[in-house]
Amino acid sequence: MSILGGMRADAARNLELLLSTGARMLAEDPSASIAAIAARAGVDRRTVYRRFASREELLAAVYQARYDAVEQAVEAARLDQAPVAVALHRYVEGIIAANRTWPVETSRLYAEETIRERRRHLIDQVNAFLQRATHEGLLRADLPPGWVAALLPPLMRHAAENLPDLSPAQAADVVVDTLLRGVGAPLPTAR
Amino acid sequence: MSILGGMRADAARNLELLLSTGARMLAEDPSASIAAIAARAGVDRRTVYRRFASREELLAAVYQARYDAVEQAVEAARLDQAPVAVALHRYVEGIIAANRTWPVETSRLYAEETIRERRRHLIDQVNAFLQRATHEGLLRADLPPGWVAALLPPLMRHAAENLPDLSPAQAADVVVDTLLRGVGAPLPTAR
DNA sequence: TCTAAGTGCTACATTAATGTGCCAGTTAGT
DNA sequence: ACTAACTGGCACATTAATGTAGCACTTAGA
Repeated sequence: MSILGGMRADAARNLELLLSTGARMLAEDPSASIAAIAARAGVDRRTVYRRFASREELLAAVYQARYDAVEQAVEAARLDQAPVAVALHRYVEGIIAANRTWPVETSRLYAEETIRERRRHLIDQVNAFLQRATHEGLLRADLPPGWVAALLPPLMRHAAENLPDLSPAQAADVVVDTLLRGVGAPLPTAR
Repeated sequence: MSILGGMRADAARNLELLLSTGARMLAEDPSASIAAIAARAGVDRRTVYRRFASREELLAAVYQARYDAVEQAVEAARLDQAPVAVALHRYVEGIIAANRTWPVETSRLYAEETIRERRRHLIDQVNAFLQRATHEGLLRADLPPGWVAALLPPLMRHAAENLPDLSPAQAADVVVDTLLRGVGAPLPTAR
């Protein structure tokens, strides 16, 4: 929104298309050329350079867009207020949706200081939530510190990519269930 | 082994160093240049080209090396014979160790037909094992088909990368425990 | 309808990586 | 100690991507 300042409507459309196309292509090949991205988006290579001063800037914009979606999902989950079970599910659902719209790998280009700062903030929020969930008895307390926090992103990412037939909400069902109960059958000898 | 035919000892050392260095660097940046890899391995760029006809061939060799390690781990786990709980743990431990030695991303370059064939075979073995584990009551039977099989690789990969202080065996403890029991606390109202 | 904003296209300079050839020097293994 | 194998370093051609410039054309929006 804020990026599309006093921009003409068609230009804004092109820009959005460029970002989403870029995200998709960069996700499956981080070294995708600007020419290839532009071609797939149906725009001229030159148009990209009119919008972004360099390749780096395009990447940064894609990452910004992804973080916008992620932050929105976190906000919508109300991690600090909603009941832990509800918040967890909503969080997972939101991140899965965000991962599908912006599948770009986060592992690259943490060099961007703005991104690192936003990331730090998000991590703090999630950690605080997980702590609360542990205190309220939703999560086990005997696991290596940070294990659940570290486990969540790849799990959600995996569900986003590999359960294409399920809606974000359904995929979140599977993820949360798997996460909390595991995939092991209850022991026959258990009380 | 078979690759190092009638090769001089120092050449074989260089080759191994080149492969492991290449795997590490390509894992964190798939577009790492041959010059960079060679430099990090302490060899001249020209030496790489004497061993491999092209960049593709170097990549292929790295992938082959990874699959060697993975296949060895699967074999050692004896997925078709050992008790399911034991086999699972040994499998996870072996794959974690392999992931650490050869952290290279498998998602790229499945174009190699030889790799795809080996991959197919491995997948079949693991699927058969998981089916057996389900039949023998180790795993829940009410999950989406293929979900556990799809869940395992990212889990193991994640543990290999993000639990550096734990030995492969310890990391396997955490992974198997998490996988089977989940991270949720038992319900207070549970029987 | 009129203008400014935006696009497509061609051309060009620059950089970086790939892959090859050659030669002098060094080292492994007999 | 001797030879074949191997290496390092330089130079070179080739390819591909980045980033810039200018011009003619189209379209959104007042």
